[in-house]
Amino acid sequence: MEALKEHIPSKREQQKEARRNAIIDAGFQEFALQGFTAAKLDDVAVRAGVGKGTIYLYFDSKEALFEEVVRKNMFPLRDEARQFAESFQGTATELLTLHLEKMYETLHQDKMPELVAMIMGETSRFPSLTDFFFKEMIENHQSLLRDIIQKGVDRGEFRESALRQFTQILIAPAMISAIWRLQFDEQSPIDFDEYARAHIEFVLRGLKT
Amino acid sequence: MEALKEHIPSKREQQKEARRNAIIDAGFQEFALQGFTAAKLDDVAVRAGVGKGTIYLYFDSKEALFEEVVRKNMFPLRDEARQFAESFQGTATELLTLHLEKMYETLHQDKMPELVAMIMGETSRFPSLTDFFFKEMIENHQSLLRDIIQKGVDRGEFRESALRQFTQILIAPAMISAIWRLQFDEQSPIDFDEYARAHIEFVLRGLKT
Amino acid sequence: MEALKEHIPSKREQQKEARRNAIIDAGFQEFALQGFTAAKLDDVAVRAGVGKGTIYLYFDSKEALFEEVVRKNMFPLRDEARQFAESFQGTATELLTLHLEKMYETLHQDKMPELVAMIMGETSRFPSLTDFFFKEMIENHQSLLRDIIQKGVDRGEFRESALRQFTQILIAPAMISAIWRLQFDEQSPIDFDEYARAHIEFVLRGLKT
Amino acid sequence: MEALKEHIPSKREQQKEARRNAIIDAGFQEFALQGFTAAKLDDVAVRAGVGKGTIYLYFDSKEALFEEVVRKNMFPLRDEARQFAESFQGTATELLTLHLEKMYETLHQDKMPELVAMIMGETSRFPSLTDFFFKEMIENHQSLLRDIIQKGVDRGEFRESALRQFTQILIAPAMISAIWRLQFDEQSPIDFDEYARAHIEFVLRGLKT
DNA sequence: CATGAATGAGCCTTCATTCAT
DNA sequence: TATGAATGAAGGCTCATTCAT
Repeated sequence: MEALKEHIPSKREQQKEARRNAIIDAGFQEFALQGFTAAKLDDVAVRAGVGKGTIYLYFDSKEALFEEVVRKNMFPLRDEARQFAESFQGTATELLTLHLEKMYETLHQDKMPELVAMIMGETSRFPSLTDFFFKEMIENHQSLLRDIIQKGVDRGEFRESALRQFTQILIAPAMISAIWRLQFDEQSPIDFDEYARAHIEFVLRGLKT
Repeated sequence: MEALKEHIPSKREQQKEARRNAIIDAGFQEFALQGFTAAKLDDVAVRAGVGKGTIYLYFDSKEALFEEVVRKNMFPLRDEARQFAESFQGTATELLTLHLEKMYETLHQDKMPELVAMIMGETSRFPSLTDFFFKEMIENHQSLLRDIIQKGVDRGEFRESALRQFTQILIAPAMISAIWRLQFDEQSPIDFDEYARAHIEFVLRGLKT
Repeated sequence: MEALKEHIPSKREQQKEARRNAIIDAGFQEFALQGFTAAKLDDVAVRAGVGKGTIYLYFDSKEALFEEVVRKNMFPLRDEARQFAESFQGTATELLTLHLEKMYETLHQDKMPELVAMIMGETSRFPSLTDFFFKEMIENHQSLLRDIIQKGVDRGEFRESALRQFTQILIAPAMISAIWRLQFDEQSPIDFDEYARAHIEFVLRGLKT
Repeated sequence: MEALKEHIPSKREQQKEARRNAIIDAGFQEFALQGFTAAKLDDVAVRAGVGKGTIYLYFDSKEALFEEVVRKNMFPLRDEARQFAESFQGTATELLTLHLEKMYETLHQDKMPELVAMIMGETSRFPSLTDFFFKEMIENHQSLLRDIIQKGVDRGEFRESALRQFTQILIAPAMISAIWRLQFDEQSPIDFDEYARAHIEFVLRGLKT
């Protein structure tokens, strides 16, 4: 039934989609490197290998592109989280450990620290982005963490604590590690694996009964 | 004796200092609200109640003003920390608790969340600021925290742990709380006092023997 | 064969070239009228019939435009000289006479006096222009004059003299006549044809055996 | 009789005069170096060792200062000429020779080439200066030269020629030599003494019977 | 659809001029 | 009288956006 509606993309449409993605990727790089205001659409166009006017065939404005860039690049952060939530069968401790490990992995990929900095620094000036970000990312993620904690409490692994309410506390060190990599890695390089281990151990100690 | 060298500021000089501060304050507001690139010196001038050209009597450029703004406003964060470090006589636990409480207090004052976001978002594009920030803020603060932890370990309050190395982990939730207030407080207001208490308890649990 | 590589300018490219020339011409007028520093790109844009930003599609800066303006407008001065150098078959006297006559004609065309004043007044602050000017104009012209004089000496028309070394002496009155037209023609108009005749006769008398 | 009107300057007035001169001298340097528009009154003030506002106690505007600068510095050029005109007793040939030699000496002093370039390049935008320049300098100088030539003709030293009418032709090479020193001396240094000798010989040959 | 030339509003910065001290 | 802090108009330059090709 649904197959009827299924849309087989023509070559033209594949092209369009590819181009759109190229622009978003180029935008990501430029926004991450320069920040929203300082980034130039000229540079985005060059990086994407398209004409400057072409960007406007796909996005209404620089702001619209920015929003798309943030949206698109957030998803890895969100999606990796989901995988464990539903399928994983081990203990809550194992689940939380794996989750945080994956979070570090994602947060330190490629231009992710820049993205995080960008979100922290500029998103507050884009209300619709803040909205989107909150609903799509924060809420999902918070409820995921709460579920894990609840599972741990139910299984007797974790104790009851206010941390279930303030899940920010649990993941903040991971966010900050990305910022650190971006800003201070040259001056004071950190072994982020050890950092992650210390953080996870810290979290577990805080939650365990 | 020293009184001879003492500099009694004339009215003119007091005026100049006052004006300089007015510009820095106005710059703080504008940079916090708009971000570095988007902030307009015109607006800074209006807010400071001076002519546009006057800014250039006190600062070489927009960037120079930005650096001064960040420098100046960082100091409360740094200085409040120092107070406890040297004088306090209680246990390490009490000391750490007080220190974190003060940190929350400072981080949530007035436009502090905006400053934090600004620093996280834009500083990486101002190498000299990053330098300054690292040396003046991060290093000081890290060594302060390490001293407190060491004291706790020495007194048998805290256990040995990798957290002494990665003090970022301990304070990250406080930084993130400022970001949260800035970005999501409308959508999902938090009781930051409870948040702080949960965080501090979490920290102590992570450190305690 | 070469036809294959031949570049047939599209309409677009013709347009661009035309616009570029329009800007250079407008710049010439404005620089000639106001001098480099006092000339406004706004006015250049209006005069050229383009938007202000358009100038920057063709030139990197006001200085770059200035250099192009000077370069471009020098060529008549240089090129008219070349014509006689190679082809002319008459006596050295005739050649020199024609050369100087042509020089007067060129120097008093349209905005040439302004150009001369501009070059004398402002070029010394543009080292790259001075370089260019010297190599392209002065050296060429000096060697041309020296060739003519040598020819005259060889043919027994002219005597040996230090003037072959200091060709500036021979043409200085022509340069000054342009300056005069620009500055004093209102107060004390000169018959520049007679002036030119007097100058040429003077030159020949100075060179002749 | 005139002594009655004689004004004995008080110390105050001497101070004022000295200050005024300091400003004019500083202005000369700056205008010569930068040109009228590019010169900054700030720099003039610093060079003169006075406050910026002080300039306005002595001159109405930047333009007024410029005019004074040009006026004042022209006088050496004018006055040296006068000396010979009236007193000298030798032949017209000697007189003209001495006059031209003195002219070279003056034109190559200190910042004179810059002054000449300034006059040629910028004066045309200052009508009142052009007026003054013409009346004070050109007319005087022309009549002086004409007198010398007339004297030479009367004495049988010189022939009748159109050069008496176009005295510019006679002195142009000296003006151009100043311009050359300013602009091309680095690239192609000239022995200006030889140049002057060649010029003078050339002039005499052009005038002699 | 795609391009990139053209635009002009907007911003940082300079500097002649003013004026309170 | 002298100062230099303050001003704001003005100009060089940028860049998001438009539009003819």
